[in-house]
Amino acid sequence: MTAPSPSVWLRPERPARDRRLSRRQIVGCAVAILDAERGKGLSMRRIAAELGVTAGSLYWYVTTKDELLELALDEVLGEVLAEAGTGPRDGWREALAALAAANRAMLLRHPWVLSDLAGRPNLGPNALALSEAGLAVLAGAGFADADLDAALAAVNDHVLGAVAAETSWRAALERTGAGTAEWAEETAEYMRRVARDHPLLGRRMAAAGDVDVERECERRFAFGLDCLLDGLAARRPGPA
Amino acid sequence: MTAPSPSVWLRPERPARDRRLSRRQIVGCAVAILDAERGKGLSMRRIAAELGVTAGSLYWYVTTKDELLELALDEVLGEVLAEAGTGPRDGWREALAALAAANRAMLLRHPWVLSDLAGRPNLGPNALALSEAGLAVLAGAGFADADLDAALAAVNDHVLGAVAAETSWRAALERTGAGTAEWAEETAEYMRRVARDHPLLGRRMAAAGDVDVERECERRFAFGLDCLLDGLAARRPGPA
DNA sequence: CACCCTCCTTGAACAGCGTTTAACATTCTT
DNA sequence: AAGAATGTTAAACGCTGTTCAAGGAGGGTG
Repeated sequence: MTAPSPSVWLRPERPARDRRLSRRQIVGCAVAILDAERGKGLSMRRIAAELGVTAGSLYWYVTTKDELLELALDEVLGEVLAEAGTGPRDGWREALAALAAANRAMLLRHPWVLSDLAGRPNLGPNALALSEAGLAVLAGAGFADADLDAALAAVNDHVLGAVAAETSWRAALERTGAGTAEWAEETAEYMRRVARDHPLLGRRMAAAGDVDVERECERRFAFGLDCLLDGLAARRPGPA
Repeated sequence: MTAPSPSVWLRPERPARDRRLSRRQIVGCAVAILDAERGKGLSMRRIAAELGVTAGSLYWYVTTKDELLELALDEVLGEVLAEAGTGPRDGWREALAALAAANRAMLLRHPWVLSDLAGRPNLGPNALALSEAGLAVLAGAGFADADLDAALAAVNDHVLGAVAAETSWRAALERTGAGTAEWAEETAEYMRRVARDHPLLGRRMAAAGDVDVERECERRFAFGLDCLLDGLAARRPGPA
């Protein structure tokens, strides 16, 4: 009679017998709900209902909702490597950029991961494989051993932050889009005040109507990534 | 009889009369609780109890808990500019680095902001002032107008991502630290399997005991920031 | 065959959550 | 003094994560 391990990854699913459910099924359902409702509205009862089962039944497969979220997080992290492909690339820059792009695409598909990633351990197998792949690229490029983590972290950070900014922008857009006519006037005045006190922001807001959010976000993402990769390239021990 | 505005920032606090509470007081209490409990455990009833009042009473000052979180977010964002100082710096690099450092310090003081920042509009006065300050630094440095947002976003993204990685690391450390002896063996075996399948990660884990998390996180933060600033500098229209 | 034992599900319950509402007191306005 | 507006309360609604006694269903052993 051993106590259950504090981490999901140490406690594999027991051999089945007569069950109607499985971890994979539950996690898949959770991911689907999180995707559909944009992170809100996930409840054990909801998952159970979707699977034709009672809420308490889920606790046979998963000890806690937090643990289920941990599983869901690693599940979608698995999509990144699958999309980026593990085959060799032309160079370390392209390989790193491909990883970053796949990571960004995954985050945009599953925006709830952003709030989930902060403060959660994130030690699942897919997360580890992803780190290993990034480290391998950098190590193969000849970077100093002490810089490997920092360099990979910098790229990942940029991806994370860029997507966070993008979802935040989109959320703001949706909110301003769904207002009554009466409220539009209040907004306009607030904007005018902002533009008066913050000239640079004001100039941007004035031109904001014309930009395609998707293209602009992609541009910013590429811009930051290029800056970062340039900086990294300058720190790479040259073959000279 | 006008409907309440959909955004907090358009609905200033009404003139007081005989109230026991204030928005400032409520927001301050919320921030204190969030800081103390690391983001979990904030409830309207808890705030109310802390202020010697009933939960329903808070809804006189704030229409929803989400709105309260929005106020709390902008409140702590205000700390960044206060810490960075608005005075002129030696150069754009130093000024930008100072902003980034102040931002990072704030996020480490209030880690709950990370999960809060994703998917929330974030259009409060302090957020706007912070953006304006960053844009002003870059504009003053002579960057192309179209690159201003992207450059500022890249720096902010790095700060956000770096702190997210740091808190995630710390959370993982705390979890592994708080296990029974029996579970330590399971962990060790999991680690061994990981090290076998992921050589680069394995090397790192082997040396992980010696590193000072705080110093290492600072190093990585500075490393990524330097890379980024180098890349930005290369893109700055030179005075030549 | 019958038995037990383990696996898995149920249904009810608990405490807590965000939010609403009718009632009530207090204070300002007329 | 009358009435309107401002704050507060207590109770309630429907929701949440989680626990637990109870029971049904299959496998292994007699």
